[in-house]
Amino acid sequence: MHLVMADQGGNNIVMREYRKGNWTVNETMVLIEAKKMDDERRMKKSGDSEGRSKPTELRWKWVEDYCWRKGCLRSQNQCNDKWDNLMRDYKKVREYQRRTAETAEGNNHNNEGSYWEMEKNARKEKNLPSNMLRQIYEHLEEVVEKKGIQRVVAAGESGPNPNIPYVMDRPMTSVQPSLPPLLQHQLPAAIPPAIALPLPALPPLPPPTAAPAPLVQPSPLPYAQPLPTVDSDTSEYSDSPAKRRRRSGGNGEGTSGTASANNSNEVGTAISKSASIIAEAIQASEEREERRHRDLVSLHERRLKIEESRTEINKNGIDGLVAAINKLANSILTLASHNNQSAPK
DNA sequence: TTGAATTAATAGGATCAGCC
DNA sequence: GGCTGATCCTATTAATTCAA
Repeated sequence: MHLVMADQGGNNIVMREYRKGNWTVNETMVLIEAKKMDDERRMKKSGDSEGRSKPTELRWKWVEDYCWRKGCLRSQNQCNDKWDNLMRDYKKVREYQRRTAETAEGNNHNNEGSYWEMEKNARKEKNLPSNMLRQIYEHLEEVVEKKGIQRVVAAGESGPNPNIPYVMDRPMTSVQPSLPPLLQHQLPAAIPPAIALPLPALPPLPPPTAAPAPLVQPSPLPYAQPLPTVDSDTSEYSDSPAKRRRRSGGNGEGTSGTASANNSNEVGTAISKSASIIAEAIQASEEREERRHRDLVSLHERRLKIEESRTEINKNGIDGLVAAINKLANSILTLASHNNQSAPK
């Protein structure tokens, strides 16, 4: 699914072929999960003291990469747009549910049914999304409300720095870019293709006077870097801010380094080491994510089974009750007819 | 400190595809 | 052909980062 291409500098970049068409429920779930993970790691990092001093990350690129790892082959723009639309629908439904709940409290009875009990037409009349799945709504609720709580908590903990949700402490331009081609073979094979493949241009080396180059410092954060992929979407280039944002996917072009041979060797060695460390961290993170995902799935399955068995039990109970009532009725009838027959005339 | 550049979030509208 | 829902595109605003 990845098309490896060479840019003008002869460096490999990744051209992804994105899936088009309607989003499946599964893809939507993956996206929601990706956003959840994104929020979680952001909240985790927001606790670090490094705070705002580091460049922002391309969060939707991260989401895209996460989705790809989970088999949802969508671009960051698609993810972004889908999320926007999901949030629109979610907020409409949530607002409606809230209103109906308040009305119900005020009137002591609910004269408007919940969204889930409404017919499609009724939903349309109220300008609500016609087919928001409860499953998706609940997942969204989980993510959105949790995020809200986290923000409040984080703001309380972090004191003077209220800019919690969007603080990044992962340098975009340090670790991610630019392993020289020779290092491609040094990356463990277990790294997902989306991580192992892209090998963009070597950036210019920092001047000797610069602060210790983060280039050789392994990222302590065990998640994948945004990748220098190129959207297969073709209509993404204009000068509007929104378009500028859409352009952000690939960076590093035109930055092929021209450092001296000595420096290259040193940096190459350092990069090699850090690449190994990063690869291990990424792998460990992948495994943790995978385990967590499996746990979640099994939890869902168990919940479904419990629901099913409860339904079954209820059904059996009602059946039994009906049978008992029928028996009782028959007995009464029999008794009554006996009494009628044996009664003195 | 300030202003430019970038990114995220949001909303409105256009377009496309499926259905009747 | 019209309607509807889903997707995509564009504009706007606020937040953030960074260099002068």
